[in-house]
Amino acid sequence: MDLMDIYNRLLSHFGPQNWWPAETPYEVVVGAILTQNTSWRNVERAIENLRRNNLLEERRILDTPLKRLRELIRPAGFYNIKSKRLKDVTAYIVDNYGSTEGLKRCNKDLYRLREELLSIKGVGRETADTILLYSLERPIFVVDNYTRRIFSRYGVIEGDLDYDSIRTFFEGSIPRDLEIYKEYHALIVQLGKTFCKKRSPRCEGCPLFKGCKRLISPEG
DNA sequence: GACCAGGCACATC
DNA sequence: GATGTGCATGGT
Repeated sequence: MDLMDIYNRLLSHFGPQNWWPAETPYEVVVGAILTQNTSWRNVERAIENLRRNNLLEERRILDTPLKRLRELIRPAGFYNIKSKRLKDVTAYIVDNYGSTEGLKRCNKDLYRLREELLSIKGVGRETADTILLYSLERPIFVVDNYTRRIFSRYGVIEGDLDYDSIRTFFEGSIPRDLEIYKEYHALIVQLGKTFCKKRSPRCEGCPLFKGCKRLISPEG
């Protein structure tokens, strides 16, 4: 049982997730900021407010007063910092690439782009990688709390590994393939939301891992 | 009422 | 480098 076996199990159980749920590359960026430590349900409300006001476009966000933006994204929580983060990341994209499409088209190295994104305040590793993978379509594996929780509970990884160690572990264990990277992370989130809540000690009820204490033995 | 959700920056040691 | 805290809404 390796990481691809687990992927295949998840895929056959849940089916393709077709992430990220967004209509444009910029909408992915917006969602990536708004969903920081926030349920997607609440992010949807905030994005719907922006959509209704025709604001899901870089320059329109920049033209919107901070105060107004704050009211619109309120359902997503942390609205004071998130409204500023949204403006900051949008300003960076517009100033340097004109638009998210422009950023997507640029031919810079993946890790160079990653460093640029990480230099923006409010963009940490997961947010940067989410943007790289789902908005810019660059092959990088996204790690989140579900990934750490699920795979450490089942003994696949040590619980105290840092973000990039987990990321490179996955990247070294599965094919370097954009669609697999996209789908795998989405499936992990789906599994986490369904069966691996914070408090359930063993992903109780999880049909895939039933009876498994350890998915991958320490020897490999 | 407590706990949680598709994190991050910053302070402190 | 590890650990702790503030940020805030809406669902269970």
